[in-house]
Amino acid sequence: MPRGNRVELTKERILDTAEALFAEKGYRAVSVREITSAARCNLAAVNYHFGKKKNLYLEVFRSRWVPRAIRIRESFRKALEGQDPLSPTMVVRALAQAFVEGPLSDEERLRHSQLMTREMTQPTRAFELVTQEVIQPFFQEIADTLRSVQTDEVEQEQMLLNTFSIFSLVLYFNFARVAVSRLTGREYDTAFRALLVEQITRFSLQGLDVSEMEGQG
Amino acid sequence: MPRGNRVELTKERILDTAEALFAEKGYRAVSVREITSAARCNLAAVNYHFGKKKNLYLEVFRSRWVPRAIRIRESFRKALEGQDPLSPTMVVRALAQAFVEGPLSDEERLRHSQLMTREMTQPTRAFELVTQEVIQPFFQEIADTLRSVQTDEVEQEQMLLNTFSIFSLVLYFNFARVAVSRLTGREYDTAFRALLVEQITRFSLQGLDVSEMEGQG
DNA sequence: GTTTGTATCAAACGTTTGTTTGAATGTCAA
DNA sequence: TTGACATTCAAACAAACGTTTGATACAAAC
Repeated sequence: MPRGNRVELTKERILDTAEALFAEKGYRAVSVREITSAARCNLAAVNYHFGKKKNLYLEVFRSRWVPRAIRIRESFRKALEGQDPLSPTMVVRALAQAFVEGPLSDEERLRHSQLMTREMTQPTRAFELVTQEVIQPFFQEIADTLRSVQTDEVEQEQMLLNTFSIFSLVLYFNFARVAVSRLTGREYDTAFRALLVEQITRFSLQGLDVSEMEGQG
Repeated sequence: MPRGNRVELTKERILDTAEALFAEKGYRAVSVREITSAARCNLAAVNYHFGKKKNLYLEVFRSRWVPRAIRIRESFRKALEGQDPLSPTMVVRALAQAFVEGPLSDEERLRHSQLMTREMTQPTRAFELVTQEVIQPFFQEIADTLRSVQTDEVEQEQMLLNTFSIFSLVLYFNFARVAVSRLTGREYDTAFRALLVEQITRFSLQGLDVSEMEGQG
């Protein structure tokens, strides 16, 4: 049974289960026993494959969160690829779409923003990891892209704050999904997600002080 | 020693300590022993005064979070009070100021938004409490105020999404303080907070599709 | 067929957890 | 001074926690 494939299966199953549970309940609220029984493996498997619980948590970010963030970034890039005369509208909408309607499944999207939000309110080592590896460069890329297509000169710090503001909308409408649903009375279905993309795009674009407003795509 | 005052002192001390720790680390990551030893009282005091840990958590929201949210709301109201020809600019800036520069101390502000963010990612009974008692009516008040000063007719749902968007900026720049500080390299001092108020105001105002932009003040 | 290395397992390890207990300590009214 | 009441305290409780252990199962190497 060992060697090669079924080894991986257990390890992968633990990672998937752990990510779902960590995202849903947080690190401390999830026990190793809960993870292993949900992943249908022995209690000792976590310590065998990852050493200790903390390492498993970090590995979740390394092997699950980071690749997903990269998929989002690639979806963002692909949406702009080839489009030669770029406009701020296209950039912001591509960003909103990549997050809200992008390559992730609905469950993945929720996990992703929940884990991220947890790390932002209470940074651990995982925050350093994802910041260095994904967030920091992605932020820079967006800020640079936006500045390159903006007519008037904008300060570096101002551009960073703008990027933060856009992200706050994107993140918020994802992680606060329960709250948003309860207060608006709307489910996060396809129609509502499309509405959110337009809301974020419109809100952000105007915040970037861009008077131009294209038809929605 | 009992009866009257010192009784209250212990109870209050526990509530203050518990709020700070819950906000910082989350419910599960804080033990009753940690709370009681930080509050310089006996371990059994929590169960004596609050029955169990869960009740203490709820009482933190009842006796600390809600009153603070009400202070914010009153700060928002007072800022608009008397100002007869209200403009969207004034409304949004008053809101941003109430949250970012308002009546709360810096520590209180952090606690407040951290506790709120925790409840939004992972709602417990406390979420029902604060939603019914504060958030829901406050949202309605803001949405109504904004609509009453807006020139063009806006749908109810659209207005709600706009209010959410403004709140996302306000909340985000508070709860993600650590992340924002690390990525911008700026401390949350008076100057930066003032900058944030302007950022939120500008970003939100434009998002409300208001071309008018008054001088800051 | 024996050895070697990897993976799984049930069981137990010592801590830490939330909660309970019963005695001790104090204040106030009678 | 006495009795009633409220609060604090050290100590203990069972349950849950992360982690370790040693036995077992299995595939590939020799």
